[in-house]
Amino acid sequence: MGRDGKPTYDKILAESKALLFENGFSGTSIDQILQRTGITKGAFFYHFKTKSALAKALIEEYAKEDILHMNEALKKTKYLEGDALERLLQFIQEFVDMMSGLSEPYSCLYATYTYEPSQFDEETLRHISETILTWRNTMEQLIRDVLQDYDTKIEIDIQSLADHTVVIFEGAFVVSKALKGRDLTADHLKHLKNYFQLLFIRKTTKD
Amino acid sequence: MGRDGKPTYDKILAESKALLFENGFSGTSIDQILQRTGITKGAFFYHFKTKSALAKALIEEYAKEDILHMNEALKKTKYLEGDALERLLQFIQEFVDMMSGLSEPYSCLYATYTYEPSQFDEETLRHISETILTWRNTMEQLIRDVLQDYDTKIEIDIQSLADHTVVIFEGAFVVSKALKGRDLTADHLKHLKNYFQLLFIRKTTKD
DNA sequence: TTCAATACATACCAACTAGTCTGTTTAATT
DNA sequence: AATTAAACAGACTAGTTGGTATGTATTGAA
Repeated sequence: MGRDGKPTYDKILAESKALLFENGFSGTSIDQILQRTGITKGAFFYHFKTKSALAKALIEEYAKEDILHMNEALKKTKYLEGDALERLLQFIQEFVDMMSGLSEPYSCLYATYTYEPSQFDEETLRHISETILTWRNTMEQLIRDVLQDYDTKIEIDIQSLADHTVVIFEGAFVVSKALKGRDLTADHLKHLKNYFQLLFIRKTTKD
Repeated sequence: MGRDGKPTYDKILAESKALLFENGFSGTSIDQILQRTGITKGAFFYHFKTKSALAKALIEEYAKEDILHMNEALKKTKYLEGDALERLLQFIQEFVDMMSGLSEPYSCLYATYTYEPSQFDEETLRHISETILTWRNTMEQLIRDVLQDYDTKIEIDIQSLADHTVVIFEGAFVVSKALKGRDLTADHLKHLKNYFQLLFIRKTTKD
């Protein structure tokens, strides 16, 4: 009973996210969100108790989709399990493909929140760090699988190599946005792929 | 005549920068700056006509120091001009050393501004893109020098490889800050160094 | 020692902020 | 058709925002 609030809720999330990428969180007022969505204050505060609640809902949705994409790429490359390096390279390639041909620079909520951390409660920020750690764990596993059959030409720290993927994502987002051109993420993921390709060398089996 | 305003001016810049890294630009109020510096509104608006003027002064100082560091690293490695690859690797190593042993995550004003771009005028934002392009040009030159004597094992786009350094800087800043641990920049610059080391192979001279 | 420009102090203001309160509309249920 | 809870509308408020106006203190130069 009562009308369906889902479209309104979704609209708030979508337009808020877009506004956050232009103005940041503090720089985005609720009145701005109302203007952009065409809804009123009553509707907004019906769906979100506070502005912080919106921030939390936004990052939860964003992180969920992020991990979803990651798991999709894992699934799509599962058929390459036989050669762990080939799988790792194709895993990165999935994101190269995904980010290719983006006209606008892509913006990331993690960076948005991270660069004004005092505006968010601990739970909200922990959501970000935990998602990054999920990426770390996934990448670490992919790399460990490679290391079963491959050595590295240069001694490396596995954890920091695992983090390197997210580092390149985030860095490419910042630089693309700062240069206001097209999105450069795909290009830089290719460098990551190159690095993996060059770094590993098949173990010599002493038969 | 009149007392010396330099200490006040410098104090405003220093404390503002620290506040920006905690709260972002919109999230930092002038009253907060006054509290932190112990000065009054009159003093603040004597030195900066508007809040935007502060933003501009901050990014100008920041970019100036950034390019200064870059040029220092260039100078320090000039003695390696004979082997361009060795020089490139040592150039990166200079920043590995610089960022090593940082207890706190390092924050970058470029990312701070880039993730709330509507808060700044075009001139201020252009300052950032131009600084990044200066990095691009410098790196591109270093890489071109290498390519005189080396081939790449994998075909690469020089410009995007040139940008890759700033990408890794910015990405490492974001991830370090998001994870709230120690600064990870040095670790990720090492991966960049590894990549360069693996990518180039000395040209075979047909004598 | 007066002068004048620099450097600062403080009260004030209009606009905006997140959030509240009271009421109205909508639509499935009985 | 009446009921009821969900979904929304919009006026209102207390606090904060960037910025101003006006006055005062400091200091070297004349």
